[in-house]
Amino acid sequence: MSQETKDAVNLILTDYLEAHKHRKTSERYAILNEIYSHDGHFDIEHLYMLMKNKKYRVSRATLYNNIEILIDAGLVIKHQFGKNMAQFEKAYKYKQHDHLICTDCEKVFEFCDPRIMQIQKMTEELLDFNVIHHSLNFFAKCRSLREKGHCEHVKK
Amino acid sequence: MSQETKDAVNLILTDYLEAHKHRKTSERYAILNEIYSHDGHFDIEHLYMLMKNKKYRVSRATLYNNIEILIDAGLVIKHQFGKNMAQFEKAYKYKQHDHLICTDCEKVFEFCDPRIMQIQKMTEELLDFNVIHHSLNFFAKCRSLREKGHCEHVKK
DNA sequence: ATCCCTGCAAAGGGTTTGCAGACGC
DNA sequence: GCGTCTGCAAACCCTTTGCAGGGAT
Repeated sequence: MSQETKDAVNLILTDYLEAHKHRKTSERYAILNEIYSHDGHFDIEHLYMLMKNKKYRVSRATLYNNIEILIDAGLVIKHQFGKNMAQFEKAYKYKQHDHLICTDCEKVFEFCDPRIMQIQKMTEELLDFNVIHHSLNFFAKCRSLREKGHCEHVKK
Repeated sequence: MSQETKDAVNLILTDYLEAHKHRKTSERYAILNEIYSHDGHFDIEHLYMLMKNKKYRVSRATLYNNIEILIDAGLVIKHQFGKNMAQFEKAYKYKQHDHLICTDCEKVFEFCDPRIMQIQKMTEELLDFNVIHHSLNFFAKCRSLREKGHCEHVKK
């Protein structure tokens, strides 16, 4: 992740905290920067281990509290792939996309289809709602499993 | 729900249980029939209260165990609308549809769009997966809230 | 100096598990 | 009668909450 992006998201966080009269604590910036130092999806436990391994003193409660702020600031997106399968990912400059979850190894893949926005627009009119966000997930088995008898992706 | 449908799903369950060498217990049929006696979505607690109110002696553990069987038999579908928002619904003879969830009152609405199957088909080819099932949810605010200052749907 | 935010540990809530008894086969 | 299924309650796991101390304003 480029330095410009990190600078940008730090600025966004600062603006958000000031606008909402929240304190600019070092933990909040540390969490944001940890998140923007990695690619792909993560859960709270994963993030907690990453920061703990760097000897950073942080608690799970603080992660849970502040991930909410980052979501509200538009810097992080939350996905609920199933019960006890909540995962997060960076939101800044990230193109809208949806997910396919391998039911064998639980690995997450991304795809993009403009038609989903058309469906959303039509549904809004049909039901008289304003859609805030959507979630489209495909739960699937990779074809290598059927052909070779094993899932090609690494078991996490 | 018509008697023919109830007969049909009971028969499907019997076939499933025999095929999988599972016992045909009275609880399994009681749960299935309770589910097919109501419309709309439900969670385990809701189902538990319905059966308890009829003085039916059943435990939550049995409901959790057997809902899995009903899902596997294709008689029930499970939706995870969020953490601690697992809901189920009848699957037999139910047209494929997706959901819009009101973020104010959490009421669930259904809609249908054939384009979702086209997206699924294309994604399968693109990523080389076979999709087992999908979930598309729109989280939205009803427009009456914006216009009249309150959500039109009953708070559950 | 105020009081919001933090780390820690305990509580919470839906789901799963362990176990002794019941019942389908 | 054997082995699975059941009801009950405890355990489980992720998340939230309570609390006393610490740091931002």
